[in-house]
Amino acid sequence: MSQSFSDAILSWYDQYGRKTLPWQQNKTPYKVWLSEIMLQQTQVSTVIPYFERFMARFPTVTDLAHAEQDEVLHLWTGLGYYARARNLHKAAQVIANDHDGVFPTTLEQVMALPGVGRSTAGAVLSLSLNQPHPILDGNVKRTLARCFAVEGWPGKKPVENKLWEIAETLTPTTDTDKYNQAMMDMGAMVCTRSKPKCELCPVADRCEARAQGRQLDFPGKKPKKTLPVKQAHFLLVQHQDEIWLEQRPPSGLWGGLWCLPEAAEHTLDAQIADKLQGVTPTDIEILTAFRHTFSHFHLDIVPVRVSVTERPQIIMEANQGLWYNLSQPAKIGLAAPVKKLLTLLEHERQQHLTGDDKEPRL
DNA sequence: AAGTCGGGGTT
DNA sequence: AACCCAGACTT
Repeated sequence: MSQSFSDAILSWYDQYGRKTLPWQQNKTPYKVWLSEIMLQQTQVSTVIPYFERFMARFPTVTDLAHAEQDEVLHLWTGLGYYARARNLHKAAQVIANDHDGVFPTTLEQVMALPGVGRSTAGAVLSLSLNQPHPILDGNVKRTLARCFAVEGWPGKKPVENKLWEIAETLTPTTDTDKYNQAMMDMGAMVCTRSKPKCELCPVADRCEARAQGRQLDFPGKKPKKTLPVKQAHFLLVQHQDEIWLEQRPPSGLWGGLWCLPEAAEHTLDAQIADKLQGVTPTDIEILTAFRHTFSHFHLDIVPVRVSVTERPQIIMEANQGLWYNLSQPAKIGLAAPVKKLLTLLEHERQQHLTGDDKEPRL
């Protein structure tokens, strides 16, 4: 009698699976949900410090529901895909309002939460409550695509459907929590994207890709296209220790985050004039340009520093604006390149305070 | 079905 | 520099 797929995976998990990650301690649906959202398209090592900060600040889903969106985005700054943070906050409020502050426990209810799809819902309910739902994240997709030689890119619907079908068939109705965690661990530790460790794999003997010597052919690759390059000038309007920031619209790129005023090259002069409102700048300085890359384009950023000795009364049409104090930073969400530039200015300010324009002191 | 949405780690 | 990561949502 040969061992089943799930039995092989489960006994591997007993020996080698991960059991000490922060969200695996005293598991609750809330903790697992928070970790799953953070882990979407994001590696474990990156998530850990963010998870710890979130749990410290928002110990319960109700705490999260009552927070300001600005603070949620502040704690998310640097993680990317900010719709995740906005949806997280919205979902917490749905749970507080519609579920009496208790995390829902059916697949339908969990999938109805903003930002939660089938895989994340299955992961939350299986990992935290041992409900028998399959999952299909990047790790599972890769592992199954290889083991069953599923051709094609999983971004294609037919390929994804086939993988879901395999996942449903293999997922056991008992020990689903361990099995699902094991499959993710397998993808992360054994069936890795490059250099898979087949000699350590509990199902290597039945892996079709390995039998064919084609491990690296699965899963099929996403059709590549060269990313377009865009350029933008970022305006650093500086009055003493203050920098002018504007909030992005609630949806879309950097939605809800605070950003520097942007201008295309041919609108730069007009944009500067618009922000200064008649105030004469004491200096206009082009700083070193740098590239910021998104999933779908490159952005070449040219920072332009405009120094003023009096605060212009900047007029805003749709969105909000504020003067960001470098010495007393507000708890708001900043786009990564903006955070980078503000940090740069803050370091420069610190140097001036300690007197770098005078003789070095001993 | 295809496009949008980030930032960072790995190779 | 290319590639990908515990995907979901909009169009």
